[in-house]
Amino acid sequence: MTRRLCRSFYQRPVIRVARGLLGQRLVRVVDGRRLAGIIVETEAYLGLPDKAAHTYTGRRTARNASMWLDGGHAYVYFTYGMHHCLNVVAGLAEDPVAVLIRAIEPHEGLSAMYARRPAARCDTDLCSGPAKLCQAMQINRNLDGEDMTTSKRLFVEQCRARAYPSRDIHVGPRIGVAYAGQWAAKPLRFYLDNPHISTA
DNA sequence: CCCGTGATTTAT
DNA sequence: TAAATCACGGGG
Repeated sequence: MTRRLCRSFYQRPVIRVARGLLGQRLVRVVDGRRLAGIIVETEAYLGLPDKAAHTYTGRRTARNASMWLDGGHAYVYFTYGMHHCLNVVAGLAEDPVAVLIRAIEPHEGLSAMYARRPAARCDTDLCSGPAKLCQAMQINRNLDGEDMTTSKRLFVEQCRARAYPSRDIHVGPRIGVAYAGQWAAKPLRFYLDNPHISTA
């Protein structure tokens, strides 16, 4: 019997949530069909002090409103005129911190994923980037603000009771945040030794 | 390497 | 109101 991650998992410091999500199963249900895969790469965004975060200095806009919700909600944003990215909000309400889901190893619904991603040549092209996995799993602004602890459309199932030990988690600077000065170099990207991580 | 593509933010 | 920016991906 698989159970989904509950509120108390998400209501923790964002780095612990980012590490704890590795190895868990992200599930999207579309028309009663499951699209799912194991989370293999995440990044933590630390809120007000974090120059790379959308909520840097407390910026609160229509776009990032869901980052201020309680841990366990989804923050889905649109960027570059064509891409969506999925974050899972961490911590408590009014503390706008979140984990960007950067890659999953696809396990269920692969044929539907290929249909949504004509550019994909092989399984490692399917979900190996934050916008790729949103395209493959039909994740868009309709899911912004979704409560992943109760949603029937988007949630995370527990595959491991404990986070991976530190020796199994690779750590490095976040991708695509060169504009963020000192914050660009901070070790806030977490990933497993797995062929489905993003190539950046 | 460069470009698409458009919402959002920042500069005038 | 105008211009720049962007937590990216695909194709040379």
